[in-house]
Amino acid sequence: MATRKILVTSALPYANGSIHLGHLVEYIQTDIWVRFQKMQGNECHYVCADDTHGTPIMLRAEKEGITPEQLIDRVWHEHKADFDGFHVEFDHYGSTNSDETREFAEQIYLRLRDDARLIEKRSIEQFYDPVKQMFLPDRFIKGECPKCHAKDQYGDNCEACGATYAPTELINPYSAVSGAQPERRNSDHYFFKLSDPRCQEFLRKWTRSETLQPEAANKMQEWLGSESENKLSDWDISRDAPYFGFSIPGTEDKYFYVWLDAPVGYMGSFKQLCNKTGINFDEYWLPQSQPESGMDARRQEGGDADIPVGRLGAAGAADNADATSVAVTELYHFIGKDILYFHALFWPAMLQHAGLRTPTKLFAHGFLTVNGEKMSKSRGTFITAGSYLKQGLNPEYLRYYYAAKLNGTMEDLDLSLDDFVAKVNSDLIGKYINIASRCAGFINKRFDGKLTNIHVDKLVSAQLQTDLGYYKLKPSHITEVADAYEKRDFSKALREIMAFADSVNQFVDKHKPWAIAKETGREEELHQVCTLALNMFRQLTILLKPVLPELANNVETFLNTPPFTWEDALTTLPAGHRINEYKHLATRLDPKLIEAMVTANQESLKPMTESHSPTRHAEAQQHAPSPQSSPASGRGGERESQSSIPAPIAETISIDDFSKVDLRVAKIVNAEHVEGAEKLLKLTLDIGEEQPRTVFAGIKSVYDPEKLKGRMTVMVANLAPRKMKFGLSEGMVLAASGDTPGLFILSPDEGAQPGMRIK
RNA sequence: GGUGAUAUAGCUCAGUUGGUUAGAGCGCAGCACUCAUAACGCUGAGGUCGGUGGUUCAAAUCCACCUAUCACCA
Repeated sequence: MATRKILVTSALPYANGSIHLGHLVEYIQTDIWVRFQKMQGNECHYVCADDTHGTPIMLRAEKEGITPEQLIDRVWHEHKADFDGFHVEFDHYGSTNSDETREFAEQIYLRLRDDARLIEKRSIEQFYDPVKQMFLPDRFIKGECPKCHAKDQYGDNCEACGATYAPTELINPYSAVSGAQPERRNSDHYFFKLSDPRCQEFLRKWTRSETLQPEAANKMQEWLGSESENKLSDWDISRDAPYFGFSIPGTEDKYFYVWLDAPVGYMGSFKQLCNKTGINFDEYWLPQSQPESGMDARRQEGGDADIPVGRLGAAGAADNADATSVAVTELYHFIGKDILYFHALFWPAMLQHAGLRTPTKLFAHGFLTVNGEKMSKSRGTFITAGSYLKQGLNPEYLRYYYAAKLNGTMEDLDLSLDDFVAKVNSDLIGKYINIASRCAGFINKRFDGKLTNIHVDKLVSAQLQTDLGYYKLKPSHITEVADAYEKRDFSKALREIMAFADSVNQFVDKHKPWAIAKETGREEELHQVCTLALNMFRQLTILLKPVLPELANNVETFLNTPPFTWEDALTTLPAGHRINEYKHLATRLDPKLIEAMVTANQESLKPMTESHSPTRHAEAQQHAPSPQSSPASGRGGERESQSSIPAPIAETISIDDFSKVDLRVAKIVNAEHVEGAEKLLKLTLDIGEEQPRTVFAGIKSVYDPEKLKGRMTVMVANLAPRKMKFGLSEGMVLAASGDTPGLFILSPDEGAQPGMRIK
C-alpha cells in the first residue's frame, strides 16, 4: 500500500485563556487520528499554533502591565504544557505571531488585491472610544437592549431576551473598556469581496465536493443560499490602530483582522516545521498537490487568468517550473462547528484566489457538555486542562472516554462524570488491564517470564485449538477497527475492541489457568493458555495505542518489545520470548478525585455576564456595511471598567457603631424572578437559622437567578424587615456599585459557612 | 422568528438499503469463581424506540404535523 502524505491541523487556541476540557475534545480527536495514521506507516504531520492577535490580547496585556508579546509567550508555554500533559503530540506547535505567518498573510493579501482583485477599500461608521482612543469591537460596547431594555447588554445581542441588533441600536451605549460614551466615527476598512461571483461560484462547488460532512454541507447551503441568491457579503479584514497584529502592506495604521491571519497560521507553523525537518512545504500547499478526486476548479476549467499559481516566498508567483514534480498530498483541518464559517467559506476562498490549494476535508466536531449541560463555572464543570492534571487524574482516561464518545459527526459530546468513572473502571481496568494482570503472574512465576509456542499445530489439546479459533481476533476485525479509526468513528472502534476484550476474558475463564496450575502434568497447557491470553492482550494494546499512547509504551516495556505498529496486530510473539515482570499498568479512577476537581473549578464569584461560548475570538466579527446584520457571538473578553473617581469617604464612625451592623455569611438557596418587578430578584438565604430568610434584591439586571443558586454572599441580618409590594424582605444583600455601570454582590472567601458573622 | 441536528431500557450509546419475540456496555438482582490492586464468568428483570396521524403485507427505520433539547443565523 502506498504511503500517504498527510498534513493535519487542529484549530488554533486563542492566547487569551486556558485550555479546558472543551478544547481537548478537538485536540484529542485529532491526536488519535494522527497517531493512527502514523502507526499505519503514513507520513503524517500534525501542526498547530497559538492564535495571538486581536483586541482582547492587547487589552489584557495592558491590564496586566506587560507587552502583548510577553503575554502570548507566557500563554504559549501554558498551552504547550497542557497539551503535553494530555499526550497531544504536535509535530510543531507555533504561534501566529511569527515571521512565517506574517509573510504568508502579506503575500496572500497582495495576491488577492493585485492578481485576483478581490480587495476593496470602503469607509464604514463605527463606535469609537474617545477616552481610550480606539475603535470598539461590538463585544466591547454595552448598553440597554433596544427590545427588552435590559441594562448592560453587549453590542451584538441581548442575553436577557435573546434579541440581536447592531451596536448602534443600543440605548445609552458605553465603552466596556473605559466606560465612556462612544462616538460614531468613519474609518476606511479593507474588504475581501466574498460577494464576487467568482467566490460564490467557487464556494458553491467546493462545499458540495465532499470536503464537508453532510451536516456541515447542509449548513453551507443555508449560508450560500440558492443559485440565484447572492447571500454572501464582503468580509471586513482590517482593523484600525491600536491593534495587536500584522500591519497591512501599503497602509499606515491598518492591521489584519485576527481571523485573517489565524488560518494562515496553519501554514506559518507548518513552514517552521519544514525549516526544522526539510519537509517540502510546496508539496502541501501548491495546487498541484490537490488530489484528483478533490475539488479543483482550476483544472476543471482549464485555468483562470485571474488566479495566480505558484509558491509563496521570495521566488514569488512566477516560479512554477518544478510544479509537476509535486506529489499528491492530503490536507485536513479538525475544527469545532462554531468556526465552520471561517474554514468553509473565507479560508478556501482565500486560498483558491491566492493560487494555493484548498483543504481535502474539514472535520467538524460538536461541543462538549458536562453532565448534559453547558460547561459552567458556578457548577464547577468549566474544567481546565491544568486542573484535571493537577488533581492527579490520568489524562489517558479522558482520552479513552472522549474516544468512546466520538463518532465523526457534528453532534455534541457529553462528558457525564459518573459515566466517565464507570466506563474507565469497567472497560479499561476491569476488562482490558485485567487480562495482563491475571495471566502475567503465571508466566513470570512458573515459566521464568518466557512465552511458549502457540502455533496451532503445537497446541496441546483439540479443545484449545477449537476455542482459539472461536475467541481469537480475526484480520477482518482488525480491518474494521482500522476503518472506524480512519472515519473518525472512534466510538465504533472502541466498541469492537472492547468486544474482543470480553472475548479474551471469556477465553481465560473457560480454560481456568488457576485450576490447571494446580494439576501436575498440565504445565504446557497452562503455559499456552497464558501465552495466548497475553498475545491477545498485546493485540488489544496495539488497537488501543492511538488512544492510549503512554499506556501502550508501558505495555511495550512490560512485553519487552519494540514500539507497536498497526501491522503487529496480525503477529504473535515468538516462542521463548521473555517478558518483564508485571507491574500494575493502571489503577481505578476514584470518584472522589472527580468531585475534588469539580470543587476546585467551582467559582461562585463571577456574575452571569461571563460567557462560555466556545467561540475562539473574543472580538466579534465586524462585517460588511449593512448595519442591521448581527455579528458572531464571541467569548466575552475583558470587561472590567477602568477608573472613575470614587465617591468621597463617609463620616468617621466608632467600632461600636460598626458592630451594630450584624453581617452574616449567607448561602443563596434559591433565587427567582419576581413577577411584575423590573429590578428585583427574590432570594432565599440560609444563614444557619431554622427558617431561611427571604430578601428582595435589586440585582435582576446583572444576575441570572439560576447562576446565583448555591453561591455564598454577605447579608445584613439585623436590618429591620421591610414590607414590599411583593412580600416581606428580611434583610439586605451587600453589593458594590459606582458611577460606571455594573453591580457586584459580595462573596466570602472559600470555606466560609452560612451564618458566620463578619466583623 | 428562520434553518439544521437530536429525541431508543435507570445511565451512556448501537441499530446498515423498512422484514421474524428491538441490541450492547454500565448500573441493578440472583448464581458461581478466586488467577487477577473486588477484577472475571453465567443467568435474569427493565423499553408500546418523544407524541399524533399517515404510506405499506410489514416502520425505531419513510412522509406530515406537534412537543422538548441543542446549535447556527456572519
